[in-house]
Amino acid sequence: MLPELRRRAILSHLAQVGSDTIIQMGKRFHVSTMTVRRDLKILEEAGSVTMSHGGAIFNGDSFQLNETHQLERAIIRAAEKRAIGRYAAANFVDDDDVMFLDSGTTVRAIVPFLRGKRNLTIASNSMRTIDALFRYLPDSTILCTGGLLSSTAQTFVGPVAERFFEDFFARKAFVSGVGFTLSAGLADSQMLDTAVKKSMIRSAEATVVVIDSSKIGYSAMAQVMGTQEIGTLVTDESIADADRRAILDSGIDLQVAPINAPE
Amino acid sequence: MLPELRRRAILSHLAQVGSDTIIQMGKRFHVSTMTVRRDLKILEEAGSVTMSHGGAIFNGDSFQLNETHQLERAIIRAAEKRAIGRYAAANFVDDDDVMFLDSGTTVRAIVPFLRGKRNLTIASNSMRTIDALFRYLPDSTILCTGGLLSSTAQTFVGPVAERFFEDFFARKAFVSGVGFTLSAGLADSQMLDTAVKKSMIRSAEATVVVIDSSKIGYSAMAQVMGTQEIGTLVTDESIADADRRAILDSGIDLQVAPINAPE
DNA sequence: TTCCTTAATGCGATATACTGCGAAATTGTA
DNA sequence: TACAATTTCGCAGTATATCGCATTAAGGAA
Repeated sequence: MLPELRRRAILSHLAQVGSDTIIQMGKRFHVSTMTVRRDLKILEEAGSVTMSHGGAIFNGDSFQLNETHQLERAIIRAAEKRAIGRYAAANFVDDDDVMFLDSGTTVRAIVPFLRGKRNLTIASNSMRTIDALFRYLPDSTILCTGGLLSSTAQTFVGPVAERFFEDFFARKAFVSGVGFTLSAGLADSQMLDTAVKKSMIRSAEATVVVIDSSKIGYSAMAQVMGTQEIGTLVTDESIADADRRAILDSGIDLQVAPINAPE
Repeated sequence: MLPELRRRAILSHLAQVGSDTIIQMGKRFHVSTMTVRRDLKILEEAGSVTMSHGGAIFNGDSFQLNETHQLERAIIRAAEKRAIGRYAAANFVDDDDVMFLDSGTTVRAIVPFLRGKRNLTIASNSMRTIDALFRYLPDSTILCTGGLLSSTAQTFVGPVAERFFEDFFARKAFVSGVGFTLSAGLADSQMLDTAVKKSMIRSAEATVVVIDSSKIGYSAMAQVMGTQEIGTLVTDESIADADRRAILDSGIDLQVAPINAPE
């Protein structure tokens, strides 16, 4: 069984039964407790489960959705997203930073790695990211843009969300999307969400695009920002060499996060 | 049972019954008093409960009032709040309504009973209320005020939240508090949250105060609205006869929700 | 194919966490 | 004050977590 498939199976199992012990799940999936432990850690960092002494609990109460669709998306490319999150947190976030986080799961992967930073001020338009911030960084300053709740991805959109960025400014914005090409730039699929991202980018001194390598080369309906506007782009090391060279040639500061880096 | 699950079960138990002794909870959850004690200490450090000699009290949405025998007074009243929620939804919410919900648990109790209504537009500054709205009413229009996340009650406060109500208006606002007296009106304990409630009230054509009867007669630091501003007040039938008469005499439209009503 | 690199897994030693018992100190109450 | 109950504390036993390391499996390149 492929590791990623097993992780999905574990998440699905936990979603059904609510919680289970590590030993039980080891028997159920025919792997050692050590492997279950590592899988659960990945799922925990993705925000899907909460680990407890001896087992794990499905995060269904707070902000898990009725759509299994997103449940699976949360762990698609989990290792890559974690790598990007770790790298972005380590290299682009300092103590006392003020920053915006957009609504993507890749951006949310940054949150667990912000734990060591002090006195952060973070604003987001994603309910799930705000939930993650609240759980991982209870002592930091957390702001929500407000707005109309878009049920597909649990993000706040519309004029209220956009107006938030008329009054608030940050040193950095971390944004993601569903695709990136050199010709079309960073692309997203939801118009309303794209508008919020644009406002966010306008109110940030610098924008860091975080996007896993599988999305490079794919375009989508709405453009978030053009290639020439992108200063820094963080992806994972599964990026194709041709893409890597092309992006570097275009003048973008391409940063490649190592997938297996020491904590 | 996982330790974390047991802690949640204890918290949930306390939320339902208000308070309980350590010995009782040890029997209920089949662990020693020592373990219950340690669990309660964790919950207390998280701000969820208050330990007292021999037991613990649930920290509802309210401050601890300076009462001599805290154990005897149940702070949280789940049955009463459900009754109030059902009554308020049935009598004060119509199809196509536009309304504000504040951050209290009594207000949140309205949400499950809104299921039958069609085409609602609802705004709130409470993360937990928005979550409840999302789960119970996925087809309604849900708005979040945004703002600074206040970690104590997971509500959004501050100028961002208050400014939301400069642009949005509703037919009704449902607000609650930690205490109500005829002399001081509706009272709350958190200044920041109180300011949001005031903005909310100003932008609503009518305000319905929902407050369980145990809070009547108690005051607190901050005034949300004066007695003369209150049009309608919904409480449960455990209200004392003297209070009932006094409130009616003051001109308030007092509505008493039956605790055991058919669904 | 064969070799090489890297990811994934499992094992064992040590560290840490959880739990329950009992003695002593403290608190609440008559 | 005296009594009963509760709390605190140290302790030990057990279970679980963490870490380094060896082994296995998988994917590429010559």
